[in-house]
Amino acid sequence: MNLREDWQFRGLVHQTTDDTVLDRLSAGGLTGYIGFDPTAPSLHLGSLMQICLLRRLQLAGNRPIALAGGGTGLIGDPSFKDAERPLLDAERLAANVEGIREQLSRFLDFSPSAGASRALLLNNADWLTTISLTDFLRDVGKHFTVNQMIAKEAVRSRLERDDVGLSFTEFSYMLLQAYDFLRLHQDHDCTLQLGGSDQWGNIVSGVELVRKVTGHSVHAITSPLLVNADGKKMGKSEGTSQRVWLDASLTSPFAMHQYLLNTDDASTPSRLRCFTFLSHDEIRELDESLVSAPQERRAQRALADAVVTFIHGEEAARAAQRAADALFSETISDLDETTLLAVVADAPSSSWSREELAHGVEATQLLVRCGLAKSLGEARRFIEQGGVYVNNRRLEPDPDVTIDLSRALHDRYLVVRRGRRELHLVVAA
RNA sequence: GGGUCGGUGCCCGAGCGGCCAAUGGGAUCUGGCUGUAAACCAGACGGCUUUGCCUACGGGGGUUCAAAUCCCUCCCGGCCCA
Repeated sequence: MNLREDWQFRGLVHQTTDDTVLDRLSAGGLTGYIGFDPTAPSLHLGSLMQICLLRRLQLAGNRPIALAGGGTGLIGDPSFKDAERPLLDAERLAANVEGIREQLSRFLDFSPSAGASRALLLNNADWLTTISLTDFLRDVGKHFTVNQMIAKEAVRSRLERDDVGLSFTEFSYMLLQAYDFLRLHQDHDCTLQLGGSDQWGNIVSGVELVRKVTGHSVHAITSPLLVNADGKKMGKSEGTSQRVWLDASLTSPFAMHQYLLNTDDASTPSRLRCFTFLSHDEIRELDESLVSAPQERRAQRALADAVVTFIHGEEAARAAQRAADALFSETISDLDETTLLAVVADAPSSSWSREELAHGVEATQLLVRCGLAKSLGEARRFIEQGGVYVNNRRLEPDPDVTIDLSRALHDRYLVVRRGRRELHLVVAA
């Protein structure tokens, strides 16, 4: 099984500048890079494709470079964005870059024993913030015509719209990314850039720059953008429509596991291919299970287990499974205290005074203070709509109900749930 | 700098002096059916001490019994001109 066959099976390739680059990657010994935007202090599931690509590259004997966009982040990529984005300040950006570096370092092999395929982690702030403006315009800008630049699909909608514009700052972004490729080529012999299909324009700008400056031909591979069945980019969690972060303190392993477990049937085969390292046979078998026994959701389970294991480790994946089993099977009141705590370990929790709880707390108050409702009005609605559960038992739809210790498990715990999957653990101190 | 059009709730977008917490669509949320999916159906969707009150229609000021709606001014954006 070589890389070309594997990537084709998995559907990882959308476009290439030169199809034969896949054969050279299969042979190993190439250096390829992917850039990561430091728009937040953590990467999220939307970047998982890219992370996996670098890893696949490395597993096939090539050298991966993960490039943190500490410099490009100062500008902001306008590609396919429908509005100008607010600039991040340098401090926040530096913190974000640090967070991302730390995460990337976990997914690739940076040890000397990796030899020629030892991974590299760089930050483009190192060269983008030090080059002088005039040097940049003479050495980089001179190689581009505005005519080509405005023809790019990625910025076209912004140029055509009559309600928003495109600032020169964002417009310049593609030159910075092109310069990255040039530097990586010159300094690290990098001859390949990968990215999502929305990056095609930026990447080929780099390919052209390298050719014009050095005469060398370097290459681009883009991967398809994965969207959910509803057509939106994936990676936003159900409950809060927040992103699903890779940082366990931002998105618990349990929440991530749940997110993946809820992947719709139609999207599951492509997710298994892009986000896991399961064998082709295993994947085909899981495809089959989606048809023969969809209600078992074996494919979704395999996906969730594989991804959570990859990102948070086996123990976290197992814990997430256990928690899900208990929480959705209504056996929660039978659990002993230790198991109960293990099961809800991932959920947010709060400590309450025993006297207050013994006296009884209005359910609406409880929901707001647990963060499960934004206002008393919203809490009232949830209760009236029958969307609130205590210890997995639905609360009667009366907005005036009070909760007291008589409902508590082990005389201390109240597992409060809103809707299908928003949880909070109340502990009587 | 000049001209012109515009800034409405999470987003898009109606409203253009009282009947407006503001039509409609999308997103989101809850429930139902299922498989903790998808699709579909129903409901909700500023806040509160909820037959009412408060806060909101870019910011500030004004006219009026009454303003998202009129006037002044400032800020921000698009387009055209210089």
